[in-house]
Amino acid sequence: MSNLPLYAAPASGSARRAAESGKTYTIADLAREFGVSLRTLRFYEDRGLLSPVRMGTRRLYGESDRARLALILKGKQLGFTLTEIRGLLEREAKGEGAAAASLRLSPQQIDDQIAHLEAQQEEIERALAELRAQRKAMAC
Amino acid sequence: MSNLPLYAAPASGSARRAAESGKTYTIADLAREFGVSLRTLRFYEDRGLLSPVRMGTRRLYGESDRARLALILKGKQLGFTLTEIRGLLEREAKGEGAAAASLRLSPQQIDDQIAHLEAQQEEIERALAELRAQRKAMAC
DNA sequence: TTGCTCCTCACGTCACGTGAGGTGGC
DNA sequence: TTGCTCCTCACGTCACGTGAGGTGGC
Repeated sequence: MSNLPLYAAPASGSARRAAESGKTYTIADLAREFGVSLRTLRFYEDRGLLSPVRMGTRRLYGESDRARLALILKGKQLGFTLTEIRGLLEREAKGEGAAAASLRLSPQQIDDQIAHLEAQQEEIERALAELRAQRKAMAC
Repeated sequence: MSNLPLYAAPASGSARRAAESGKTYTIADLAREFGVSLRTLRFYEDRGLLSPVRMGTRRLYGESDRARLALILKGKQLGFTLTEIRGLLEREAKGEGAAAASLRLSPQQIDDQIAHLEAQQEEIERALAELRAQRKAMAC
């Protein structure tokens, strides 16, 4: 897919970081792979969650950017806000050179998030109970 | 609580609608009673959900406004957006003179909303499952 | 020249929160 | 004069969607 002659001059100039592991991705590549919009990827960059290198004006994402995106989306799926996710990613980056495969949540963070989601779940449960009751009352 | 001498001139001038059933409420009265902010009540008015009469610049809510607010908050609790709620209230108002005690949802609307909430519930359930699994893996 | 991909503003959406600065009547 | 309640802008938050208008290289 991304068969642009980009590695013509590897590790040269501003393409250093993109060439870290050879493979690079365009914004459309990542958007397709992860099922998000281009706007979303630009927005995450604006929020400081991603920082692809530039090829002229074009964005070039490397393997570490791709790994970070996977973590961001996992964080979202777990119900964290982008601000929270940025904090988690920063701790991640500080810990080690290589990108971690998952967000390293502390027991406290996990418990807090579980409590948060359980509260939401109860609200939804109450709404569902009322709707189902109304539905039954109409069935007669 | 709202012991202002407002009924000094009942059903006169622009206070007609407020005097519909005698009782009137200030914005603070309703905010306290329903546990919402003043900003929220002004926002609902801006969105066309409420339309209190004015006493000078001050807002005066009548019984029907209070009843509408109760319906709005019930709609929110059931997971409807304000736009959807406005639609429901408009149908409500068209049907009869007196305010209904509950939103008259059609079977279709109920089923749609149930499906909507169940989808949300599943997302939360998946997140909770993963968090609980991570939590267990740490406990050892 | 046309098409395609990508770009940067910048306003819109949702449901409000949060000041700033001002008013009316006790 | 001080306090209290209420008011109107109007910008901020959250996570983007949605054009508008323009660029680069096949």
